[in-house]
Amino acid sequence: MDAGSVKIFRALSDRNRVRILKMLELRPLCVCEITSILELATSTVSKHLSILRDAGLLTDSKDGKWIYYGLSKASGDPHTREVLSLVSRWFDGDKTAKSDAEKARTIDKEKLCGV
Amino acid sequence: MDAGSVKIFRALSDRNRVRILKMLELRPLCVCEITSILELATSTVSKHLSILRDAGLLTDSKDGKWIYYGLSKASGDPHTREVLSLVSRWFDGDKTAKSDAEKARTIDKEKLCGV
DNA sequence: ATTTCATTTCGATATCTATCGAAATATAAA
DNA sequence: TTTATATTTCGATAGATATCGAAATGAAAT
Repeated sequence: MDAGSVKIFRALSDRNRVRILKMLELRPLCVCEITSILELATSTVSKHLSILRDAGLLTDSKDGKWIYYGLSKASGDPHTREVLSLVSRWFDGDKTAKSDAEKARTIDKEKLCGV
Repeated sequence: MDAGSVKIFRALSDRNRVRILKMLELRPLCVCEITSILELATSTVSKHLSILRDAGLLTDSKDGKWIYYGLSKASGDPHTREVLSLVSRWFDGDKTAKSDAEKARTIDKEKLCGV
């Protein structure tokens, strides 16, 4: 049984991880932004991100002090692309997802990350 | 965040539950058949089935002494239909799934269930 | 009615997971 | 080279989960 595919379902089996995927549809976000939106401990968010990345759903890219996480949109893996599309559609219009996206749009990164 | 949709992912996050979904593509099976294929305790299989049913992926129908579980194919719920199709495709040709299906085909229900 | 057998529920257990705070790491600014 | 800050890793903990065997349930046959 393909462990990688089951791992994708496992990654999606937590509400907060789905929230992360949905908010990253807007744009890539750094850990501190995601943390401020989810209102969880930074270490907890970091763990969620590593699970999503390990499942192949996220990519990370360093930019100075920050690490930006983004959806593996351009991924060559069809399973990844299909499940990202599915999550996007299934949770389209979701109350929490909308509120998270609104927070992401209006984040004051200067204040938040002290840039 | 839609709890029902996350529950579907949760249900799919266990290898043995995916095996159950795949073997039910052949035909509905009773608990003792599924148990003999998975080689797990009956109580364990019963629990897996209840999780899949609770997620809306399975239906059960009584037939005398037996309870047959089948895929919620004709389900009106689009999420259910979509994810069942996805599982079918993603694990098509999977070694374990093929072996399970072969077992299901050749089960001697007379001997197994003492009919 | 009693027995038989398929299934579920219950109780126990070992493992896994989500979470936190603290410590470690890494990078940028002073 | 300190200092500050973003992120990860570590250690701990409470709660969830997969598993089993035993007991309970329910339906069919004797």
